[in-house]
Amino acid sequence: MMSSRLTLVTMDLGQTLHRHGDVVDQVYFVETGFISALNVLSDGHPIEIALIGSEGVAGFTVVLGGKTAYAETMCQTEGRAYRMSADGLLDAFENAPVLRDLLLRYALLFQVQVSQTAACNAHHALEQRLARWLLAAHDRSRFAQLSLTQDLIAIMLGVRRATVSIAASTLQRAGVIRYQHGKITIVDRVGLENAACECYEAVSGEYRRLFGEEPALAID
Amino acid sequence: MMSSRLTLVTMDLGQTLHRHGDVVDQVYFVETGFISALNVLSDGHPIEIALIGSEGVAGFTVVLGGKTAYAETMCQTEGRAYRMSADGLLDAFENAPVLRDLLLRYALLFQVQVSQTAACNAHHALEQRLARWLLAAHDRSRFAQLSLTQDLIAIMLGVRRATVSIAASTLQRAGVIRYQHGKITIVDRVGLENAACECYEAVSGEYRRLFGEEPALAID
DNA sequence: ATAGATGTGTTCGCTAACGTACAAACCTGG
DNA sequence: CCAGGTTTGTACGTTAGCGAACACATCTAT
Repeated sequence: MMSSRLTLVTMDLGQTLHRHGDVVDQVYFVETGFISALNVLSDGHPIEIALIGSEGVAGFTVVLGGKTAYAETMCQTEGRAYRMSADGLLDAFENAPVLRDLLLRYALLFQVQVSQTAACNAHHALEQRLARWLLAAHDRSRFAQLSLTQDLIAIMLGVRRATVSIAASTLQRAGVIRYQHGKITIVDRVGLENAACECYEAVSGEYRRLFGEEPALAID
Repeated sequence: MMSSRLTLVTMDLGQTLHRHGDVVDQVYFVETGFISALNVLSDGHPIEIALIGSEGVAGFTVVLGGKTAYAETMCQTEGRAYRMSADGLLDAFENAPVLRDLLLRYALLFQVQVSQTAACNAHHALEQRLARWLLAAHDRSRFAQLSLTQDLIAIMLGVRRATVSIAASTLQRAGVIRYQHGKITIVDRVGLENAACECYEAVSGEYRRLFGEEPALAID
């Protein structure tokens, strides 16, 4: 069906795919890399509400009836995605029951992520939140080394860079990560899991429940 | 269709409709009163992620493919709701396109609420959050007086009761609300709107966008 | 090799909210 | 109308994270 054709596109670091309020006319099935979904407050402060990797679709809210984007989506890594027109997705949603069910289940997983983030923002210390975030990013990137500045992470988590710096130093001193000028390496995955709050496990457990017990990759 | 029959039931204050992890076999179309959707952390601390009033359905996540409840739902007021079996809802979802679209749009509105709450928890001061919450509760209750203890509100907002007490005193001294032993009266609705963070308006704006410009009642 | 840009570590004082605790006010039932 | 439970006000010291600022480290381009 012509309208539901997929085009493989490259995503650049920092590229915004959907802006708040704009009409969503393209959606992106992530292949490699990952995307942040952000809620932007009126003072311009963005805060991350969920991560989207190869398990998900940036712009899926069109199938729920949202013509315009509420959350912004922004690439956090270079990567590739299959782009499809929003009309094409709606078409597939109507006519391909299997895809429809997958999209609905993904909408639920997304909601769980956002919900857990709301709880996490209210209750958990930054060091745990940072560990959670790194795990989620690691799951969605096939590499142990990520190109991420503390500045960027601070924006995602809605805190000051200085606060991230302190928490990251602690994790580094504990030997679970290593930091070098915009590149962060996960040294001890298990140690990182222990440093994270329950939110990581809560979301990845829900992922397994919704999408099967033997996932290709764990997902927070 | 027999399976999608609606039964009018009364909801009691404090009644839990869905517990985390339990199978959802009934859903509730709220008629009067309102319900909190809560994310419960493993240490037992609940935190509210959204309010559900007559605009919504407690348990709607079944249509997204969630057999068990992730969020808990709990009645915050006495009220009435039309109960339907989850199977009945799924049936209607499949066979009644208009209802299906409504449910999907509601799922989107719910997501917006949760997303805004995540941002709000990260960035806004308690006094603003309290004002937002009271507005949302007021919208969903036809009464200016609500039966709510500070203790309950504190749990919903994920803070200490003492913190709520201070913020509520400030609002009371400013003449926008009045408090008397478990009953809170909205005295100055506009004043309360001014005291609230942008999140109230962000969500109610999205409600209008999704469900029409002349709503029966404003919704946060 | 070096200058400029980018990224990180750390300091200062400050504030909102924390945990704990206790007293006062208020309702309700006997 | 009084006793006991419920609800609210407020106090104490503590703490995580804030805003601003600055020094230092590390990359990159010329």
